[in-house]
Amino acid sequence: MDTAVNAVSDAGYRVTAPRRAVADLIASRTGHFTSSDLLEEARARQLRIGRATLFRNVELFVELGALERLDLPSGEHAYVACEPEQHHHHVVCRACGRSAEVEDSGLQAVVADIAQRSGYEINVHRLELFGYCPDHAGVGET
Amino acid sequence: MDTAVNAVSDAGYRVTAPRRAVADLIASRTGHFTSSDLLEEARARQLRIGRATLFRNVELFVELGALERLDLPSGEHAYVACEPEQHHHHVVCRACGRSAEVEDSGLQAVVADIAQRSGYEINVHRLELFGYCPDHAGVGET
DNA sequence: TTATATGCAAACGCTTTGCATCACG
DNA sequence: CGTGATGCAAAGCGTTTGCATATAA
Repeated sequence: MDTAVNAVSDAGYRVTAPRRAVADLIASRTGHFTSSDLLEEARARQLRIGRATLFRNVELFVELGALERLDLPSGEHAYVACEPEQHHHHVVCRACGRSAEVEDSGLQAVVADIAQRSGYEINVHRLELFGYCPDHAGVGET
Repeated sequence: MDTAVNAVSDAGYRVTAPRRAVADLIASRTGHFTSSDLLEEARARQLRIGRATLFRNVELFVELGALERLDLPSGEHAYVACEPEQHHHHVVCRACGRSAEVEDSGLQAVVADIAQRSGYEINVHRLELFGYCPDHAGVGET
């Protein structure tokens, strides 16, 4: 049921109360969020989680692949929950922050092409897509 | 010659001494750098540039397209100088920070495909590529 | 001449760290 | 039990802001 918590124990980390609490906070989020957002909500919910612990656990979940860091166009670091499956990317709604996971669909080929042209040996790529989800289509027309 | 400075005046901003100094700092860089790197170098060179002014001008150059912000895998915000031409992306060397500009080469099609599959209306995309430049090929083999 | 840009210093917000204590396994 | 995890508080670091002054156009 709680895949994030399973991932924690599978990886040999202890399943602690604060850890569960952070997992819950993450699971209850719909769009993207910053660590500070989580901290604020933890406080609002009167959860007993220290600042440092929250940051440390967010980092842990990223490491486990349950969370992915986004770099918003504004420069902020945000996170979105995701299935710890294979490599993928996210499309993020600029209106509500909701995101969808997408597979590579041809990106590998583009990257390979770029590698060849540039002479670089490319081993990490990140594609971030921003726009509007079906519920907010057309909101930002210029 | 100094395209960045031209861009400044073309855009209706004043060409001031600090502005020129920042342009020079940027031009003398090979790899990517953070605002703090520039600040440090400005001080080392005994340039009379205030912290705020430097940050304000880095932001200005980004706005003018003479600089592009990278979000390094580490989470740091770095910048690379680039030609204020059309839309492009960067391949960044993980060893020396040097970067090359690359065109879309098929990425548009991939993005369009993703848009269709996800139902999102995508209007901003960012592709960041990390690896090793020809001079550092093979350095990071795992 | 006058709006724009600068410099300074202080404030800010996010994140990390040191260290004593706690509790999962 | 013993080590990994926590909480606290303080420090760190990059970045921004308010405001009086200087200067490009």
